[in-house]
Amino acid sequence: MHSISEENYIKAIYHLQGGKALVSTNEIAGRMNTKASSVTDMLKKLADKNLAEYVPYKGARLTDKGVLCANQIIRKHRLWEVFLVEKLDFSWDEVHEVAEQLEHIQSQKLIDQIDKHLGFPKKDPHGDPIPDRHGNYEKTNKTVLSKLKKGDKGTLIGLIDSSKNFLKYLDKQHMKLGTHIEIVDFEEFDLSYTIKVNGAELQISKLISDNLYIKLN
Amino acid sequence: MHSISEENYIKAIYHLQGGKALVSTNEIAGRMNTKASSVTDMLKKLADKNLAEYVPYKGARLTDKGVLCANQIIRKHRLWEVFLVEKLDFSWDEVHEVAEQLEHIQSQKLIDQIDKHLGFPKKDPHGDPIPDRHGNYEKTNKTVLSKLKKGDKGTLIGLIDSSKNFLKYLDKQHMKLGTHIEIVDFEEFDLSYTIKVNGAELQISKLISDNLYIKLN
DNA sequence: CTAAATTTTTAGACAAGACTAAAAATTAAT
DNA sequence: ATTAATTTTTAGTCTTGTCTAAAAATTTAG
Repeated sequence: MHSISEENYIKAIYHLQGGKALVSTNEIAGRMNTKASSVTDMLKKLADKNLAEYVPYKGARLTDKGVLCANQIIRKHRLWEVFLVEKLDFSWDEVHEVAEQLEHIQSQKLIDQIDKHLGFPKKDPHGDPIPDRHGNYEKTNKTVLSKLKKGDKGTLIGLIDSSKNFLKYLDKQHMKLGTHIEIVDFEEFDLSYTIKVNGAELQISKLISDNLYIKLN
Repeated sequence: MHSISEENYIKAIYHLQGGKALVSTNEIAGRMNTKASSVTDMLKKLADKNLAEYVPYKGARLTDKGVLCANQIIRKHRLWEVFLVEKLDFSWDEVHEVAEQLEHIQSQKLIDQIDKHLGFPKKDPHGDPIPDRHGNYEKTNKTVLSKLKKGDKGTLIGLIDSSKNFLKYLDKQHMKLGTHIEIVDFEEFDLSYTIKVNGAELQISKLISDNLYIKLN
């Protein structure tokens, strides 16, 4: 249907879109480690295929067709991540690269059977929601830890950054999805937090607190 | 490491090699649904990479390095086939196309964990042996059914042709790997056999008998 | 053993996707 | 409101892998 390269651009635009009306050429190039000129070429192609709207010099946005396509790719990526962790004993910092390859395998039956085999999971190992066949997924109420105040209590349910180093840091602190967290103190000077995790107190920097999603009790 | 295209050529040469000293350009082109000129180009590239020896106008043969590479691809292909059948309820005529894609996923850990997850199977769903990490595999004594004589008894342990239509024919006759077979009669005129399978007698043509591997009791 | 048929290779072209360098458009700044 | 800085696009090139058509080599036949 679509080439691997096209799929990777669709995914990048989807992730960069957020609230914005248009995603710029440079943003896409940055995320994909490619050059702006290559992005321009691809945006024209995606527009031809009605997967994106492209406004020269302004940027691009996925069409409904493009969004659906992105959701299918993300569905595959996240289901494969669950598979790798649950069935093949991968750790959560090892799954991304392999899932980047597996997400491009073309077989509707394959992905639906994987879904079934895993018991139709709703979340991937990093707490991100898994779209169903139709592109729908559960939105959960979540707050970035850096928005919390002293005394707030909640559960770690997701990550913003999912880079290897961040995941390894969390492992080192014995923090994983479902871990209970309590805000013990907040330091105005460097915006760091003291939190209680697994019964012990832990200092976390602003950067860390900006990358943890908490569900308040 | 190697491109998907390179891997597909390596696999094709491996499968065509058999006893022959050299596999011809046209044979490769035929098996891969490509043109002879494309094959020539690729053979030069494989020779540059020391994956094949290429003798212009004569053909090519895999080097030891090429054979090892072929075995790794075949290992991946066959393990994925077992996975699809055992874990995801695919039928044996559905697995090939998907495995053709999955065999190119690059991750040593992935394939070793799949192997472990499946309990280190020795045979794929069509009875073909699965090489281990080092490229070694079990060779079993097998005889093509068309070599058997009246009264011979044995077990179906493998197939030569594994095309969809042949697999569906076998399903229709309730024949699968492990099915016990007895030669009831042989007809000199059209070289057809009468065999006893699952307690019932069945006529099979020469073509069928040429594509079944039997292990004699 | 030469001529015909076949196979293989070469030469040149094309498509996808990426890159560089330069031009054009947009945005920011004085 | 011009100039300066930045972003984006265009134009042209490169690589991988493919193709067609023509040339060269090999094999087969008479």
